[in-house]
Amino acid sequence: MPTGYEPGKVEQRIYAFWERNGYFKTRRAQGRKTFVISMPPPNVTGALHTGHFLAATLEDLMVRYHRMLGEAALYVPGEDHAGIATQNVVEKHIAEKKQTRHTLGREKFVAEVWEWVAEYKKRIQTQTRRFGASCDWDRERFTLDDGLSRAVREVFARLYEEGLIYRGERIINWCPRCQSAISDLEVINKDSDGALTYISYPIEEFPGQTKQQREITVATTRPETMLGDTAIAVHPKDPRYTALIGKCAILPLLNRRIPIIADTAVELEFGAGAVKVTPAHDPTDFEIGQRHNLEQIQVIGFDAHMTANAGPYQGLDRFEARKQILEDLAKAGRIVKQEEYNVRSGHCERCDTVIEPLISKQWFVKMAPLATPALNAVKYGQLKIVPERFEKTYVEWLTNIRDWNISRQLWWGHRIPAWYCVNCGAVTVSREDAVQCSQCGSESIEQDPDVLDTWFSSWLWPFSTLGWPENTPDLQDFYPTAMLETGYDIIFFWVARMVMAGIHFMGTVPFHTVYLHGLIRDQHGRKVSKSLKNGLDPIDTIDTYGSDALRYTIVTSSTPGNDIKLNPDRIAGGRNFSNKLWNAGRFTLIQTAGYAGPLEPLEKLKGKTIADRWIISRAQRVTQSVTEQMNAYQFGEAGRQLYDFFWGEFCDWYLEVAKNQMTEGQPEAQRILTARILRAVLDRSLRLLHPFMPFVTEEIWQLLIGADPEEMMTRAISDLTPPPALITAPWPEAELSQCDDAAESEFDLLRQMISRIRDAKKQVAVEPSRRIPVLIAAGDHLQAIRRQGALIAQLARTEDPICKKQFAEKPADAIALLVEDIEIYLPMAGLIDISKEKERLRKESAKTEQLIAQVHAKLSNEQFTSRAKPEIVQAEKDRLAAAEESLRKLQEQIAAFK
RNA sequence: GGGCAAUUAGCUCAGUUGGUUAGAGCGCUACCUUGACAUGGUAGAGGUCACAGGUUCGAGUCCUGUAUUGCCCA
Repeated sequence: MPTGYEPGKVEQRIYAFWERNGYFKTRRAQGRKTFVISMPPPNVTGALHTGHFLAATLEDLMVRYHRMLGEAALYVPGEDHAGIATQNVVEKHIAEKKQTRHTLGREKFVAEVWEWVAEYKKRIQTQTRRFGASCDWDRERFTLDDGLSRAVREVFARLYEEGLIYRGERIINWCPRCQSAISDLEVINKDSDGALTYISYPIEEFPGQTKQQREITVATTRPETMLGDTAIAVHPKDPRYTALIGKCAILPLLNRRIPIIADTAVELEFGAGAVKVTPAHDPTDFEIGQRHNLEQIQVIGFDAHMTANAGPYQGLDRFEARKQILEDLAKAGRIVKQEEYNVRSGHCERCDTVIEPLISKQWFVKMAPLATPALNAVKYGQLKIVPERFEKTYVEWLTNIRDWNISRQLWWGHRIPAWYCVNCGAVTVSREDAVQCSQCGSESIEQDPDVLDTWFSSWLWPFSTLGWPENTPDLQDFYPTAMLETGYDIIFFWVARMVMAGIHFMGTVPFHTVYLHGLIRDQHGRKVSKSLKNGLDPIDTIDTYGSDALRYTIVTSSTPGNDIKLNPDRIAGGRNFSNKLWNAGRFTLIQTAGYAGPLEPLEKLKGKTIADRWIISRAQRVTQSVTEQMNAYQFGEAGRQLYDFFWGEFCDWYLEVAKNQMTEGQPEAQRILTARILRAVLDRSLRLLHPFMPFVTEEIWQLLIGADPEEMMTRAISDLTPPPALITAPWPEAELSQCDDAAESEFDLLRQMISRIRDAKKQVAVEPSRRIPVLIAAGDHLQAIRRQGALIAQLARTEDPICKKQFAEKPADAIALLVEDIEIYLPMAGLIDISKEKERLRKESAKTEQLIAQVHAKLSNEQFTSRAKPEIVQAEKDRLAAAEESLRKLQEQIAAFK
């Protein structure tokens, strides 16, 4: 065994061992409890990043935990075709070859994308394996494979039949670069510095017109849209404009007559209180237009250039047109003023292009009927969100839900299963490819060229991956799934929609719990982005530190729902922990080589020495506590407790004690028992740590049960009896009868004594290895301490201590230490500075006096003694007594110097 | 404008239902070739828990407000 842990030589071999022996495969439930997680499918746009690693780590941790609990644990992997995103990257890719999707044509372009997909799927699979994700690769799915495509068609057809999918002309978000509609969620709103321009429109003359009524001023941040104005709106209660309602203004530049209307959507405070209305280019104006039956004049085209309706501005880019129009307005003297203004504009999530709201015929899902049951699921507890605060976000969004635009003018994705009849114009929606019009039977029909939003397949993921719409055994056994683990940033995109789909199509929520993790940030708290190049590549990091190190770091750096600042120093800490595990394993194997019997459960062992009893007790308590934390999704806390136990207790203390207990000359029975305890506690620790650090724990465990790592890979595979492995070893149950309060407090005392002696030696600069005499006035602890003499001598590097109940006379020229009520004297004539030593004791007694005063004050407060819980009051009384005893002893020690 | 979070040691963060003297890792200081581990060991220094009120016998923890930062929605 090498002295340092080498993850690079272990991890991939262990993963292959698991995979070839089928530990990830889950058999039919057969009455067993199931635990299913469908992996949020990564986009096939590129390589996985640390965020994927975080997700996979948490998911895998839960799956491994439940697998060890004996449940039928299933982790379903897969990838998402990511319509718009993938189309974009492939378009960029072919642009290097001076191609566009139009020069290639639809068929060739799609073939090109499939090639890309094949490559990136492979990469994602390899990376996911490096992450250690124990997913069942036989059940891997892709959102665009045949089965899932059937699911998409079924859902489209069903919703259409139910009247929940409709096609309509609405104002939608149009990305002029992607040349596609996108949903509200895919629009990123950004603020930027801009201008608010006040433009005066002349008013048509009418009898009794006052001077002020010859023109009306509107304010806009988008002057170019004025060409499409078909009204001016004022608030009905605005006294400034009451007389103008019903009259007409003349649109400058184009000289079109437009009515002045009253609508409550107008904000009185905004601008001059009157707004121009452009129904074809603004969602609010669109609605005003609907209410008032206004004409819709499209002046900006789908290419973001001005249309023929823009008259002299036709053909200009929308931003060029803005400049030109401002100039022309200024020339015409129609600009009243310009103010600096914070302009909010929508940008395409994928390419950052400024979105143009445009009227277009698209397919929509009516969401309100689907949202209500999804709201109820949270309200009545069928769905739990961890952390709970996100329930509010979820409820908020579903309550104000708007219809979902699902059609995309792309080539990559699920083609919309709707056919239009050339003859009669009827729409045929069909699960199978239609051959004739459902209305008139004509065979001249054309399929809608558009595809569906990617999320229209993702929202079916928990059941489509299990075979739906077929009623497969998997679907029966594993739906609903147990848990959805994902980032809080896709609650709307994905989580809420999956809940709606699950309830609507399957009749039950798709998972009973949603666990939301935070986002990975760099060490300065910045969002990880490609342009900043501040993201850690997970594979590079795994190569440097090991997958276990990164997993452990990520799990213990986070609390649910909070962002994680990841810095390499901390990952190095995780690496060190792997190495610690390895070396403790190494020590145990070497030390116990002569005693290696079969692995024994900890509860079969009865400790003899105080250290034995202590470590067994601690192991049971940690088991109990970690299990509780796991069940409460407090994985970070569970991981930290295991670290503290393993490193701070098992390694720092029990291993050191074990060295003593196993030295030559010690009774054989003790040596055997120590070996058995070492192995059993190591086994216990490995089991508890396995979900956190699967590779290193499996490797050590295999060595512990005597497997040969080289042979693991060459051994013949038997489906019936896979070799024993930690991955399927039972999760330990805490045996609380082995908890031993007396042993714990006694060993704690011992630890404190040893630390204090080490400290004292250091204070007076005695070489650590020099054995000095030590006298212990142990009082009531005499028997116990006497038995531990050798241990104190070994661990604190002293001579064998002389223990008495108390000393008639205080030892002279000695450093006096106090550990609870035990006095320790280190005679070091000539080495100690008496005045310094007295000073130290005085400081200590002053501190103790302060403590006494505090506790005393508390206890003399009648309010406290009467209202606080009795055990709290008793604890305070005990503290006071102990402190008073300490003070007395400290004063004696000071007196001894005189 | 509405909502959510964060603010604890030099840095990065824990601190679950209120209850000993607030913890860890990294960094820092000093010492150590101690037969598992220098990716280590031993010991140590370092915090008026953002601020101001309040509830309580008792507040890092609960309530109200303020400040700063970040995110989400409109």
